[in-house]
Amino acid sequence: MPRTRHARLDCSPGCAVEATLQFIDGKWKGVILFHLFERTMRFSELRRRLASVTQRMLTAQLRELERDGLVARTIHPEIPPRVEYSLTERGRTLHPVIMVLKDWGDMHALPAPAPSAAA
Amino acid sequence: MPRTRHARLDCSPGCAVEATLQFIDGKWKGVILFHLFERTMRFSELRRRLASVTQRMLTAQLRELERDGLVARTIHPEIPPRVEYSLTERGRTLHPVIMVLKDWGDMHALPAPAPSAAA
DNA sequence: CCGTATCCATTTAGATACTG
DNA sequence: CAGTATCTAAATGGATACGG
Repeated sequence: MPRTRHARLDCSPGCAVEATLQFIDGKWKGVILFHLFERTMRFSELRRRLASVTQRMLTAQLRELERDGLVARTIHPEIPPRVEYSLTERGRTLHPVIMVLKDWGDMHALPAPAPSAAA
Repeated sequence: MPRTRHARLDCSPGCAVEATLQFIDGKWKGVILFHLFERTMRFSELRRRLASVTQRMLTAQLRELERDGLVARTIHPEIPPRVEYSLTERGRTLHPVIMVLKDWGDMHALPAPAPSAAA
């Protein structure tokens, strides 16, 4: 969620909508969360899944998710270092949110499945 | 949705999540849509509901929503001018999305209702 | 392997003034 | 009333180099 970090909005109804967006917005957070719902992953795995993300951005987004209590970071003190990211309890509560976003995207945002026969 | 306008992402699964966010992100779009679900509103009404939005931003966000086919703009040729904004069919399909966002926000994002007695 | 630090281009958004 | 124009501040995000 770019813009100012969780700026307190003048909370009229509808504010909760923005409040939620603050957490999942931010160019990569949605996808990161989506992948972490599948399973815990290490940094390099996420990086591969996101493909075009830079190290800097991935780190930054993960840090924000961590700071918002949505993602947990586990450091395994090995050589070479291994760091794993998983969803917290709070993070898991976002499951319905992410899924609704994905469903709408599949149905309305992406071009069109271009079916071979029926339409 | 700030960042680059609907940049085509490398669509792996999870892309649909971002794709949806592209439409409802953007500091005010979520709330604008939320209010338009209630009813059609004119520019000044929306402005009052958003309170801290500037004219420039409200216009910009509405233009993007219009361009994405989510909101319809109706100009009533009167003096003084009256312009009304309403949801399109496509816009209405976002209802479950916005509601899930609102519900999560109410439950997890906002401080805490601070009840007088029970907790 | 998993980051952080720095530099820089782009984008976003606020304030303000003006128009039909 | 409902915008548009301009100017500027701030934030985002990409590239690159370096560190534990």
